[in-house]
Amino acid sequence: MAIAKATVQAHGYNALSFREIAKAVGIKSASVHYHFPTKGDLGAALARRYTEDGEAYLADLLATSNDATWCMDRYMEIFRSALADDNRMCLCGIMSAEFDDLPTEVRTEIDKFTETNVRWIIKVLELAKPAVSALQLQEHAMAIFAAIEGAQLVARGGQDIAIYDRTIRTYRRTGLIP
Amino acid sequence: MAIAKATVQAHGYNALSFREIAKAVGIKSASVHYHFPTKGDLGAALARRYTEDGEAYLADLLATSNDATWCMDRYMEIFRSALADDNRMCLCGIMSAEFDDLPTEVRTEIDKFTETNVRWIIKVLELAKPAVSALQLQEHAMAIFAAIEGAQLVARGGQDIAIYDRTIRTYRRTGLIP
DNA sequence: CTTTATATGTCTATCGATAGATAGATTACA
DNA sequence: TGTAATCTATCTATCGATAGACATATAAAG
Repeated sequence: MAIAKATVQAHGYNALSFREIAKAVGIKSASVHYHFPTKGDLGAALARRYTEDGEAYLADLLATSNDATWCMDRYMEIFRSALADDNRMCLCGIMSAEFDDLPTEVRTEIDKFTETNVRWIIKVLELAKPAVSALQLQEHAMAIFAAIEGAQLVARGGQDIAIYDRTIRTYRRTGLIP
Repeated sequence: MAIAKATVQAHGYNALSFREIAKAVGIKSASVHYHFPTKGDLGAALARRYTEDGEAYLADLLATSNDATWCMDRYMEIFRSALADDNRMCLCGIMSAEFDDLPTEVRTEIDKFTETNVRWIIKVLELAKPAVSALQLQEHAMAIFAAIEGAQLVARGGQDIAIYDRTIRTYRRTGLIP
């Protein structure tokens, strides 16, 4: 699954191949099918684990600090490190681009990833400005999430992590991100 | 090329197939290869035309009005209409996600698309706030571009154009976009 | 303790589909 | 006559998926 995850982050869901995974692990593709009958099963399992791991990491962050800026710094560092790691992308970001080709099981997991992230960002925003309506918080959190995904996407296309850094800096300066 | 463009916007570069294009046009795949010897040639031609058409449209906008807000409204409407049109994405946005699989010719065109868009946004920003350094303008324009691409990406993943609308509204409220 | 049964995981071999690409014949048009 | 465009036919490579054989480990039954 680690290999599959890396493959998707680098080349997308469509490039994920049972044979390639098998070769990298040192077994045959039929054996991979034993564990994940269909490609949809594999993709969904991958996205689920990705979301769960991320959720746990984010929970740790909030348990460590109540400072919104510090939390957001750590959050954006996650997306930055994907770029730093061989120009990779967020697993769910790249899968969103391939949305039309995804089996429904995988689509469901993509949604859950987004929800998980937005829920966490809302908590962080509440630290910074407690007196805002729930609706505005939700919208603001979603906007932050989308903006970061976009920064990662564009920086990846330009093969230049500095684009990501500058863009994040601008998000901060305009007040989009605390 | 219209068919190829629609295919990429919906399914990405990897899903682009000589046979599918040929079938849709009513000819054979070998005939498509006659005009575009390799898939890279086709992809690059596609992205080039996409950029040129977009550039012309944007130039018209600026020729029509000097109001930054109006121009940005029209700009964001372009990305919105892709979503409204069967949940499609910006050609270069979706290609950025597939970056690792793209031939170099295509990558070059992706870069040009981004540059073209950023250049135009800079002009619009200059209408709104003339007294800003060139560097800050550049960064701000890039951030706007990235944020919009991200809004489109996330809205596509959620299969909900309202996500795009809400996100854009938040970008406006925070002052990221004039 | 030994034998039998079941479950797990991997293998070989193969299927049908599809991909990009090419060679060479053929057609249409000016 | 010559060029541009399309055709037929085919190649190699890869894909997801499946069938059925084989090994191994654990559990149940005698």
